[in-house]
Amino acid sequence: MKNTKSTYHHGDLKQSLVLTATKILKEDGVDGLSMRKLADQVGVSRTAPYHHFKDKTALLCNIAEQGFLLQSKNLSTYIINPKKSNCLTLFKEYVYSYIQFAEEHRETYDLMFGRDIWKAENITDSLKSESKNSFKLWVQWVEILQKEEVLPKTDPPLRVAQTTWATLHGMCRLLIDGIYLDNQDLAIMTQSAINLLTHKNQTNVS
Amino acid sequence: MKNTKSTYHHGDLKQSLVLTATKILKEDGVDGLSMRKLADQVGVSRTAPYHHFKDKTALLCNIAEQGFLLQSKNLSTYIINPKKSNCLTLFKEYVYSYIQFAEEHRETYDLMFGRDIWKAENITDSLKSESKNSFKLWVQWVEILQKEEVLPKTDPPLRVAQTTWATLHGMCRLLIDGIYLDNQDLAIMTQSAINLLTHKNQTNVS
DNA sequence: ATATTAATCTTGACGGTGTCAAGACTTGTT
DNA sequence: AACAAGTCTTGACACCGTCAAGATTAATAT
Repeated sequence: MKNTKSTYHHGDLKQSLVLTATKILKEDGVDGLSMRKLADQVGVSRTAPYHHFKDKTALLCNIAEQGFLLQSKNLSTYIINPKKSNCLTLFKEYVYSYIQFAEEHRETYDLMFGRDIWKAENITDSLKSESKNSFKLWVQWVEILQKEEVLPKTDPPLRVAQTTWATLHGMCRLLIDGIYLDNQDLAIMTQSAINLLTHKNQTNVS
Repeated sequence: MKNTKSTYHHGDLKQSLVLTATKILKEDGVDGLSMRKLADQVGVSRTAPYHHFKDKTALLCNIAEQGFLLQSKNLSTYIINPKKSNCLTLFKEYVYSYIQFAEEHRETYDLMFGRDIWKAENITDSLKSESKNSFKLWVQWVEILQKEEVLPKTDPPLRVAQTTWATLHGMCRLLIDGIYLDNQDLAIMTQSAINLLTHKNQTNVS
């Protein structure tokens, strides 16, 4: 950027692309995001993005990856548990935070676990490893929760992690796919899900 | 082309379209199904299908609707329970059948609950009502299962129906989206999910 | 400072998509 | 036999992802 406002080189297109892509994603959904529209909105020619992302899926993978990073980060705080808080309440908190994340970043969540990415063979290696890592953390915490008698010990941590997470994931999908929308419904459902998972059906810990 | 075998009129295009559409769906997935390709495969011009289905989504809705019909039919047999079988084993059976359905008809299942249909405004009224009906049946059965002490009574039938179904749905999504693939894993997970839902974690009923 | 290489961005093009509009053909009804 | 309704076709439009080849700029080596 020396003179004559020669904007031939954008500066940092890559980040700009990711940023406005997530913006478009939020506004118009996945189907509303096209490479051409994105390029146009960033103020660059149609094929410019392809110098920074091999594919459209490569772009989406990048966004999804950030989602997994956020999730991992969140999970870590719960695993470390510096305040040695009560595990049950901690678990409740986590469930709420998980669902809230899905609600706030629906489109990102959709990318993280949706067909768009996972069905494609183009899927980025870094996304794969990042998602794996995130799940590993979850299993790790489930193991703790089992020891603390918050989650059932019927099955090994891996299995319980899979099934309990399936419950959370299923709820998020219902929410995102618009099969249940009401937010008040969601709050009650979340509590109901916690009851189901923690087996605290008899003793109703407030 | 007014020769004797004038195939100008196809005969029953509508059904042919649905049939080959489901075939393509099974072979190439949702993204592999285009109206043009479909028309071509049926041996008809590109826009012919539009005289039988307003939209592409109208076609997809039709297919999804059949899925819901199948599901409702399956559910009914469990609710009626003519043999007065043990409710717990019956529930186990149902869980297996539900997941098996999703596995066998992945693409249909994907349509039934996926973004393709539910995010669109085009969604057919008959699909909406049919899916609603299917869920109603599920709630109905959950109420029975609660009375029979198979499912927990912590929350009213509607809530328990939502959360337990979320678990099943979540597992199916993991399976379909290819996040867990191994079929042996699936069998174990299914059992594990049943443990989780029925609260029969202590007494391991074979 | 200049020449060369690498990075970045552009236009052009290809084959694909959903679907609207207008017309051609066939069937059913009066 | 005439007409209306149903069915199918061609043509066209506006999108889409992305490849190839060329233009422009920045970075690097001399």
